[in-house]
Amino acid sequence: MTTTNPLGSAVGADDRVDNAGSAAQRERRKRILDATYDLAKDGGFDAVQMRAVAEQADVALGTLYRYFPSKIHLLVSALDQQFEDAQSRLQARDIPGDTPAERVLYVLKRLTRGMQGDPKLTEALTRAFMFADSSVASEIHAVGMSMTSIVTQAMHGGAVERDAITDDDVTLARVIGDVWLSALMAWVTGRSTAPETAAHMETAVRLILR
Amino acid sequence: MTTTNPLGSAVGADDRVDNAGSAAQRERRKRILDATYDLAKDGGFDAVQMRAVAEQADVALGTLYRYFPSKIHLLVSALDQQFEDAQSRLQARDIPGDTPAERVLYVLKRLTRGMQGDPKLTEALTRAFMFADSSVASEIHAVGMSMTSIVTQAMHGGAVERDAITDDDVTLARVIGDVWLSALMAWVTGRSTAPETAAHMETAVRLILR
DNA sequence: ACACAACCTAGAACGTGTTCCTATTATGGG
DNA sequence: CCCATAATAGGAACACGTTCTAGGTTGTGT
Repeated sequence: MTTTNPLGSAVGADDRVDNAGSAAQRERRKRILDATYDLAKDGGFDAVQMRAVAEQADVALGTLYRYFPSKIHLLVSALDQQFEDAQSRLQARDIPGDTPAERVLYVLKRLTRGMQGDPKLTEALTRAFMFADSSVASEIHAVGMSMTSIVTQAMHGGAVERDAITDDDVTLARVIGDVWLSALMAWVTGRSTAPETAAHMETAVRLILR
Repeated sequence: MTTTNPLGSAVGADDRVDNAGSAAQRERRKRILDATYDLAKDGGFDAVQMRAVAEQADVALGTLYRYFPSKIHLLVSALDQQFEDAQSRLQARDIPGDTPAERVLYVLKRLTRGMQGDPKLTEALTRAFMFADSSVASEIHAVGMSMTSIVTQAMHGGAVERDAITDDDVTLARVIGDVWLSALMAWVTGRSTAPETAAHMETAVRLILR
């Protein structure tokens, strides 16, 4: 139930893969993820073809599969990285808003706008996340952790020590994350517009953080 | 943005496809869906292979594609049928519970238990639903309607005239549906156990229908 | 009964995710 | 520096979703 990176070290949900391996390997990994973003940004899920990723990243197809055992792993890893980037950007700044609900909404709307600015990329990452099966459990778990962490931080406003976050906070954050994902999915599949997505999220968050 | 059934009539979200076409065509459609259930029940999403479905349903591959334009359409249609069956079964009975939250939880837990009794089938249907893109929007919409309808009925307890259901009810029901789907997905992908799924749903519903 | 359209069957063919194989190239220990 | 091992390149091969083609069958209006 663990995957291995090119160095053969076990990669669990809590490992930071980014720093593993030689410099050349880190660069290969980066090239692969960059190629993935590029292709996804232009053509969405379908355009992220493994042969194309390999070619654009200048690695052999087999090497790509050694780094990411499937297209879904690749895309979910890309999503996770995006979330972690977003999270550290948020950690660095103060979150406006007087109540938890206001702050959470501020953060979620910001994130959502960001993702809606790159619809194809978002479509690719979201659909991969949704399609993932149990073999991608650890990557999915990592994404869930990032998302929960983003929401709990927003609830408390700005950077916060881990101790200040209760189990109840986490529960609330998870429910909010669920709603956010569903709303994002409805938008990605064209069932709802951007304003509807925002409104739905707003309703849900005010309901949950009442 | 509409598909056509074998008779060439437009099939929107509100049509009842089940009754369209000749008797032979209705039987073919049923054989296809039955084969889909069979294969999904045994082997999940991966086992629902179009060639296998066609063979087991005793139709040509091209015919299968005429009835359902993709594997995803096929599986989402199967999911929709399950939901509609569940809904009519619920409509026929009284829902126990003194508060909306109690009744909704009763119904959701019942549904969830039912789906967890057929893990492979649930995996197949849920993953198809999650993976669907905008070309499946109308089928997905139908599923969402069924789900919302199940929840609003539960909120009101038993059968209810359409007028009694307010926009607010629908909003609440949608949020609950979102959470339910996410919880189901977490269970399907092995990220949470059945009791955890139930607990998560319980928390969320009590929070939302407070 | 006939003509015509719609539908169906059987199976080839194609695209893309995935696996596999062989030769070549780093990498690290003696 | 040399060897053993792992990693990579290059590309063939395979699986399954999907499309397409050719010919047979069914149903319908006249």
